[in-house]
Amino acid sequence: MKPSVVTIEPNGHFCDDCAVRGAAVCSSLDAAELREFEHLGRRVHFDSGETVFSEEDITTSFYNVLEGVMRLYKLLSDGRRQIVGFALPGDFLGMNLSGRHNFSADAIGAVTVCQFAKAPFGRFIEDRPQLLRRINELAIRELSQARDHMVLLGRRSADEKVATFLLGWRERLVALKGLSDTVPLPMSRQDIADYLGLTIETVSRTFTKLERHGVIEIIHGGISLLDPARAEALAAA
Amino acid sequence: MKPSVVTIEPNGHFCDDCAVRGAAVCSSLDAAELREFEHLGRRVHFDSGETVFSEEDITTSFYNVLEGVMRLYKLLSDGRRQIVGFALPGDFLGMNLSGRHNFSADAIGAVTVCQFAKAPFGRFIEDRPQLLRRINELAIRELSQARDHMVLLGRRSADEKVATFLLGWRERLVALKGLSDTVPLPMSRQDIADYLGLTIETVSRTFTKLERHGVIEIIHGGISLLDPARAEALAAA
DNA sequence: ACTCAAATTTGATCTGAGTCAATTGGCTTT
DNA sequence: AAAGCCAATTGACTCAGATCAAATTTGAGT
Repeated sequence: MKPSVVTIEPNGHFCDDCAVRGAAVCSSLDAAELREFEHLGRRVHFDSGETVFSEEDITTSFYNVLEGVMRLYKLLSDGRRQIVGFALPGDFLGMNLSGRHNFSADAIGAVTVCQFAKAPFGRFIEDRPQLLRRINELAIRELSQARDHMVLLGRRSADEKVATFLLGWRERLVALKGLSDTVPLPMSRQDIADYLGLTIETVSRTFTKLERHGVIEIIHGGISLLDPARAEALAAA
Repeated sequence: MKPSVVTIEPNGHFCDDCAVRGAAVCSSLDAAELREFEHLGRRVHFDSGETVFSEEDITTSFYNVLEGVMRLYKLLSDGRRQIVGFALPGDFLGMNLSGRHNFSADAIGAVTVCQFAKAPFGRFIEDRPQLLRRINELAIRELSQARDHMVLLGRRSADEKVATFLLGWRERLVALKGLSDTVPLPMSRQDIADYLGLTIETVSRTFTKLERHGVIEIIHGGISLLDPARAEALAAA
């Protein structure tokens, strides 16, 4: 991994112009609390490909994604990789019971996170059940998504996997940036393959097949969803 | 075995002799709180094969498993099934954001649960951050397990899946009942297949292969783990 | 624009796990 | 103890997706 510089901005009142202010973990705080809270976090930038934290690392911080996309993954000893999710703005990372991260996370393209040191964050949460409740909600939401993904990995065909992925990814971007049939795919084919439990070749062939059938058009850095209805049908089985 | 449908015992002071008293969700409560808490729950029995709740059902209750084993699963419209987990005593079920269960749960063999109506439970939790923290811990633990299972489903071979399952299941039983190389498997081969993303035939063949190689012995209602070290090696890859 | 390396696509072939089809074994009922 | 039933095993064959092997496209650096 390239040892590029991590830029740390000075602490200060930056929640005001934070993209995920009303969402994410912060949505549970009122104006006064937010003022106190912002002193705990620091904005940190990561360049494309940089690792934010690695599996088995001692957890020293929690992270709130502000901008960009991250891949979250686990490796087997022989190098096989399973991507367990992609993190987008509003996602909160780093919670665990063991005191060590249970997956690795790195930046796909430039990423900005709001980083919280573990101890002060833990103290802040102590007497704020609202915040705890919000974190719990995020965990429960993730758990539900994880179970959906288990169904995909265990029981769906390659075609279904790819169609489901494209629709699900589009849905997340819609929630973030509004409706569009142009779906940017910042992650590589290898990332998609490792997310879907396929090989890169199968993903590529399936994209080509979907394009041949007029369901999508493969464009630079993403796809255009030409026939959402047909994609839904393929995904549903 | 109990003859019929669902037996509901009268409310009362039964936490005293509860098998999961110090564990589960209750471990976060002191003696006084536990006394209040026990009025919220009722013990309910389910016979083998009975469904405790179904996916898409409105969530009216939460459940704390006291005795027995449950299968937790999701179905695709064409009948394909993915088991997302097996619940054992101490597991807490029913948390979700949508107000509907996001998987189905049924009894494998006789099961006893401690059932809590949603509303009173929600009220009780309101001013008990301890309990909320405990529930959050359980969710985070489940999330970590779910991610491990994604790796298994997406990236492991049939042999690795089966070996990993046997070791993981044994581990859970050890935590519950103490060490033993005899591993009861109350679930059917079909359940195991649907948990591992395989077919019943592949699970059966893999069991036979492990037995031929002296790793396990297939016994009535389970297996005997003859060579744990070799099983670990197969699971690790 | 030119070079080189990496990512992606495409083609040919292989194989692990699925499918289809009997058989076997264990229980329960009569 | 025979019959019936369901779960599990075993065997023969198939196939979806993996693997191996080139092209081809893209992109960063000069």
